[in-house]
Amino acid sequence: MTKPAASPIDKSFCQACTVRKRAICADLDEQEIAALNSIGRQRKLSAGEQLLWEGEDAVLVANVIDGVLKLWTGTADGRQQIVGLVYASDFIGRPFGATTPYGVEALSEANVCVFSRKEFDTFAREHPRLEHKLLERTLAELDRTRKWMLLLGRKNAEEKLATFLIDMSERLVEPGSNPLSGEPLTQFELPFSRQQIADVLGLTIETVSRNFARFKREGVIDLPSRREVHILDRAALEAMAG
Amino acid sequence: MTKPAASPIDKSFCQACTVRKRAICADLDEQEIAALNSIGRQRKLSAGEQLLWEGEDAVLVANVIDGVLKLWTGTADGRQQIVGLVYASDFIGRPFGATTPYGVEALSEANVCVFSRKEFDTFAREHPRLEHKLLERTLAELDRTRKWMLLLGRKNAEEKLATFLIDMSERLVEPGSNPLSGEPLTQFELPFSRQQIADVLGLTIETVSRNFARFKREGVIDLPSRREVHILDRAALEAMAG
DNA sequence: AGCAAACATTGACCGGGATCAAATGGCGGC
DNA sequence: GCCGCCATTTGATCCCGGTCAATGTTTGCT
Repeated sequence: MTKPAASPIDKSFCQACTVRKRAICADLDEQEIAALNSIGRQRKLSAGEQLLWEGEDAVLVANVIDGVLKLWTGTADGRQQIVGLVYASDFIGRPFGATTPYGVEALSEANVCVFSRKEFDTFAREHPRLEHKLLERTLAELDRTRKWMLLLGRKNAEEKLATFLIDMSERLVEPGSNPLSGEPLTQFELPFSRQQIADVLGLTIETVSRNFARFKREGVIDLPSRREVHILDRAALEAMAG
Repeated sequence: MTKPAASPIDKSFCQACTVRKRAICADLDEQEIAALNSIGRQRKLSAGEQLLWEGEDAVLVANVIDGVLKLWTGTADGRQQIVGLVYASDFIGRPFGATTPYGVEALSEANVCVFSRKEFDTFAREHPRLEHKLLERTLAELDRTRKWMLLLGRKNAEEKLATFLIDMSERLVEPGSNPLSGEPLTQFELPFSRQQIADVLGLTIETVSRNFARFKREGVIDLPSRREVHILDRAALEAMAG
């Protein structure tokens, strides 16, 4: 149910949303966005908070407004693999499906715009432009995921870590802040712990640490603090990435 | 342009297509299917023949009518990773994209129904039911792919091979032939060489061979010939898969 | 049938990354 | 500032799976 009169400065309304033009809602008109707004609500997650659990009923889907979240699965004995990372404007959850295929957990503080999965499904089926956006996003995500399989299956530790750093430098570009969009960063703050990096790359924390130390020793990167990375020699890093 | 009067026994026409009810065309009506038929054509591939090359312009998309194909990427120095396997009724190619993200090669003799990517894109955008089918398929494929990342990143050789055999026994079920659909097979013929299995699992051919030999020695499976597999103790195999 | 080439198995050895363990460092709370 | 906790680094050792090499087995061709 739409609120009688949403204030123009109502932060919960889509109009004020920072990802309005980048998320899957981008192509919707005023009327459609109002309808979508009426079934969604904003939710704040703190770092480490889990939004969805693998195997549970697929109750909700969401858009990421800001923050970084991980998608993960694991084996019975506790080994964990991060199978995806989602950033502002990305979509979360499994529309048109009965169960959630992997856990979703916030790595940083994050804001998401959540919908009941069933209501979202119905809305999506009635709005082909939305479904089209979702399709394009899903196809792109599938491409990215498959590319990552080459890393997991065939690259060694050095190549994995170098690829990871290059990838981060390209993805952590603040979309609004940087006018030369597309330019990779030479310094950035990792939103991940060493363990999380290990879980993305299919390595152990020790191997990640040792290779970071080596990259630093060789002058390829600098590590001013635990989570800060400066890329000193991008060409070398790219060569290492294979 | 539709041919003046397609014969009812014209094998090239969608009506006669064996995957008519399972591929993404399933929800199209007579008129729509005729329009789609007019922009597609059937093509036969022999084993080992490559249909699409990684990095080239995305010129075509296709439906698989029968046969098995692999999707693959590799590193500059020749290491290869199979990032997907496609069977009858699956969709191939990258709609709404400029370049083909990975190579597509037939593993067995195969028949595919190919479309110009641009013509397909246009048709899809005009037919939301088709786009919806494609979306559901892509979402399912993404789930499957992410599940495979756990195998590549965190499982050891024994777990990888056991998982692979379980997966094959579930996927190689002939859709029409078996009335109890969903029942996994206890014996089947692998459409892959040892090298291809290695490239799916991120292992070497020797490790695959040694583990097959061990599984056989332990009485979990039997290998009557190079490509035939009998599962003798499914429970044990599932336990090994982790 | 006989041959060659491709494919697969088996063996010996090695090394990269995992594992186990200990030391170090950074950060929040008081 | 000091303390305690936890993340990270560093070190020592081990072992799984890769590499190299030789042998065995299909398969297809003439």
